[in-house]
Parts: sequence; C-alpha cells; structure tokens
Amino acid sequence: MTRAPQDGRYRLQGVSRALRLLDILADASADGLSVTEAAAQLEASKSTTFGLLQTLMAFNYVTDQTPGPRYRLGPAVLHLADAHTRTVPFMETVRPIARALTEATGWTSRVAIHDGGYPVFIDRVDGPGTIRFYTPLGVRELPHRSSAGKAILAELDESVVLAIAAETGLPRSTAHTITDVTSLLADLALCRSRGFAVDDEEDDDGVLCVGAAFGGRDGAPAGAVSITGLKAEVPDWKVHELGLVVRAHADQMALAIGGQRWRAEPSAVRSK
Amino acid sequence: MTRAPQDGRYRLQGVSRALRLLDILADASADGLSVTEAAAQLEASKSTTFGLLQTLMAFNYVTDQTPGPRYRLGPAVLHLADAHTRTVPFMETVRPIARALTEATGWTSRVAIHDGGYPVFIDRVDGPGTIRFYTPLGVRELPHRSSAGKAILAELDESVVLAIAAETGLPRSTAHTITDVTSLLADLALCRSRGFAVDDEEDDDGVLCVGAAFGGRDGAPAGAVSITGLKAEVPDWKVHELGLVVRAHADQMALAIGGQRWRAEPSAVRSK
DNA sequence: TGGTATTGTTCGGCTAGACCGAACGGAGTT
DNA sequence: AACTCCGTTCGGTCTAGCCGAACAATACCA
Repeated sequence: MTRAPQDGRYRLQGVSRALRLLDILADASADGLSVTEAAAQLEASKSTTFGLLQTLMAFNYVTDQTPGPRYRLGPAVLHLADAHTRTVPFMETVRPIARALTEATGWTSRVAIHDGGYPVFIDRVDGPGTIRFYTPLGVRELPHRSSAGKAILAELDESVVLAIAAETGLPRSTAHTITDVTSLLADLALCRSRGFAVDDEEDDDGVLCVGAAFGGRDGAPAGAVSITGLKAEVPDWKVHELGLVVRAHADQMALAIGGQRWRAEPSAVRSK
Repeated sequence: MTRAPQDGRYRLQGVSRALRLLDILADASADGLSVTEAAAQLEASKSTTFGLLQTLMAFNYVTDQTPGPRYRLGPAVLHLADAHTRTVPFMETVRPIARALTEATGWTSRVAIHDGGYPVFIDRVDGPGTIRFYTPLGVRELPHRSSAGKAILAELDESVVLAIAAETGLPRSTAHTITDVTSLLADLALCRSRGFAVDDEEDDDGVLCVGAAFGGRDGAPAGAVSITGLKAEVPDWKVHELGLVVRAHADQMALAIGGQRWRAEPSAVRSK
C-alpha cells in the first residue's frame, strides 16, 4: 500500500469549509457570530454558510444563541476532546505532574506532544495569578520560538532541525526571536548541556518560558513541559533554578509514561 | 426574521458524514480505526471515507497512526474544546467547586448545563478511587434516569416534563428506571422538597448518583451537579447526608455565576 | 519462499447535491 | 411609518462529491 498523500489532493470543499467555520467560531468572541459575520470570515455566500451552520447545529457542534440568532460552538466538541484525551495515552498520567509544576513555580505550565519536530500543546494548567496567557491548545506551534519547541528540537537530529528551519523559515515575532539556523543550533546545544530550554522574550515581549523535553519508550522525545511567566518577575540567576525544577518534572513525566530519563551530555539521547 | 428550522432540512451530506465520522472515531478504541473499519461503520464507500479522512487530517482533526495507517482523533479537537470552555461563561468558575465536591465526598462529580430540559455534561472530576465511570462529556443525556437530569426537570414546569416524557418515551435501562410519567412527577416533587435528586440504580446497576440543580440569573435552572459512586459503598441513611453536601455545592455554583440559591418549597423556583 | 487474501490509495465517470443569487418577511431604528 | 438590515427560503446551474473498479503494497499462511 502506498504512503499517504502529502498534498491536499483529496480535500473536500464542503467539509473543509465546515472545519474552517468551526475554527472561525472558536476564535470568535464569547457571544458568537451572526450568519452574516460568519459568512464574511468564511468568504462564502450567506446561504452556504447558513447551510453549514444548520448542519453543524444538527450535530450539536454549534449552538444557536437567542436572541437574534448568534452561533457558538456547541457541547459536542467536548465529546471529541474527551475522547481524544483517552486516546492520548499519557494525557492523564502527565496532568497531575503539570499541576505540581505550577504549584511549585506559581507559573502557568503547559504540556506539548511531539509531532514531527513541532510541539502541539495539549494541556495547560493556569497559575494562581490574575494574568492569563493566551495559549490555544491543539495547534501546531512553531518550534524555534517556544521553549517546549526548542526542548524537543534539541533532542532531534541536526538534519531534522535543518529541514524544519527550511520549511518554516524561522519567522520573527519579537526582537529576540532566533532567526538564523546557526544561532538556533547553538542554542539547542546549550539546551542539551543543561537539560532545559529557555525562551527569553523570543515569542512575546516580556514573557519568559522554560521548558524541558521528556522521552518515550523508544528514546525519541515524546513531548515537553514548559512554564510561562513574566520576565520581570524573576532575576536572571533564578532562571537556572526554574530550569532545574522543570527538568525534574519532565523526568517525572518520562518516568510516568515509562520512558527514558534525560541524561547529561555527551550521552544525551539524540535518536531521530 | 423567521425562526430557525427545526427539521434537518438544510443538512449537507458531506459535512454530516464528516461529523459522524468524527463521532465514530471518538467512540473507537485508543489505537484508532483503519479506513475499511471506518467505512463500514459510516456505511459509505471506502473511497469516500478515505477522502473524508484526508480532509479531516489536513486540518489536524484526525491523525494518521503508523504503521498500517490507522486513524485517530487529532489535536485540533482540543482547540475547539478549549475555545468552547471560554465561551461557556461559568465553566471556569464552577470547576473548582466541582473539585471541592469530589474532595468532600470522594466520588466522581460531574457538571451539566441545562439544554431544553436535557442535561449536557460539560465537566467531570474523577474521584481518587481506582474505578472510573464511563461518562462521555458533551452529549445530551436522557433526563429521567440521571440525577442531574431529574434535578433539572424538578425545576421546570410540569408541561415541559410531560413534553419530554412524550418525546423520549422514558426508555428503561435498568430494573429501577422510572418509566411512567406519574412516578416521575412524584419523584420530581420529592426532589423539590428536599433539594436534591437521587438516581438509585436507575441508569446503571449498582451505581448511585446524587444531583442538585443551580439556577441562573433569570431563575431558570442553568445546570446541575451530581456525584456518582457505588451504591454498595453507602448505607441508605447516608444518601441524605450526601444530598445535603451536593445541595450546598450547587448553591455555591449558583452564587458563583450570580444566580439564585435554591429555596425550599413551596416557594421553589419553577419558572420555565 | 511463494501464493493468496486483505487493505490502502488512485482514477474517471455520473449525477446527486452543494453553491450561489435573489427574493421574502420580521425586527429594530430613525 | 418608511427604511434598512438581517435571517431564512427557494430554485436553477454546474461543480464537486460519491462510488466502483483497478492498482499497489503489505500481512498471513503454508
């Protein structure tokens, strides 16, 4: 049997539009969208959008909000996420550890799984503070400007890193974003030697992240944990301390999923 | 503007199939389904199913699992659920209270929102024990055989209850299920007088649930909390005690969302 | 190792069904 | 009361989804 098609050759128009519509609704404000608004964002006719919404509504993926029909995501999406959580094996074992990490540091912690060199955040535990970081779950993030992403990249072969760098082009989002491959590789080497990655305002100004990867049974990185907070909150020398705490929790996660602990260089796991 | 269409008149075939496929994948085992298996359950041709899967995969709603391509739900569903949680206003305020309820009782607690007389469970906090109850989130449950459902029904007008009874037919699932309207109404009256509902092996043999509704700003029931455990674990006289604990937490939820506290009969809230 | 059964992927034709534009009817506004 | 805007309905057009069948690759078994 031939390998799966890489391009979007078999992409069905109607279904694609429905899924895009769901994403649009997900990113909409809490009180939903009207048909007209949704149609505008979807770039489809009002009647088409209406049909899509009615179909999604029949399956409870979308709810009608009176008055003046405004459409929001419906409870059926919870069913999917709930089922997904059951299928991702370590979701449930890893969550308490993430909670412990947030308790230990007071910062928002997040868990990402490793998806072909990219991090996909699958869980978030908000810290006790009043500030919240807008961090959507379930989307493939760019690896070069997040601590979890760099932690994962650090465990991968250089060729994979180069391929990803070529693919994404390392786009900049702040003045501190690493945008050239040489610096990225150097930073990844640093990650490997100390056991954790640091995102120092590389994705958002004023925001600091510290992350560490954990390996699966086969030695390849299974995912990463990271904590996020305001850079102003911690002096530089404390970052290393936080790194060790994150590293320790990542090790716990590795242990919990029956994977391998991180080992210091030069014997660090670097298998593809 | 005319009211929304009640029937599935505008249901699009392709989108419907995609959504049904997602549901099928959600109910599948942890290691996913092959194209052939999915096609069989979907009752569509293999090529059609393949196209649907490819489209869903392009949007990360479905992941390909090597070897021997098996398809599972992808991380994009988390994005939807995460967004949904933000749009349901009280999701975040109510969750800690549910956690407290589980801590106080040691039982699994669940939160349902009220959707036209039916409960839709939107959150679950598992107890510390090793047994887990299979309780999918995000689906409309039948109200007559769950404590959360009965707690909600008890706050509604008798005409609504009769309409739902006629609609669903009160199907039986155990020997203790209430299957006639008269008994149901009597039980609902009991719920109102004591402030909580009991599901005594009415949905699953050996399983006991205790639930209580909480009202929204307008006085109508906004949702309900319930706890679930093994009937063998508690003597009969303790059920009432549990009921009061659940009742207290439901009141906290009402308070947290700015709604109305439950009041004892005869002034109990019974608005539509 | 070779043969067979099964599964995943591709392709092309047919027609069902998705898409759009336009019209209808409430609701809110000035 | 007239106007405007929005949600819903409807029918025609033609695209694009659906299927069946062929192909390729793997798994199973002897």
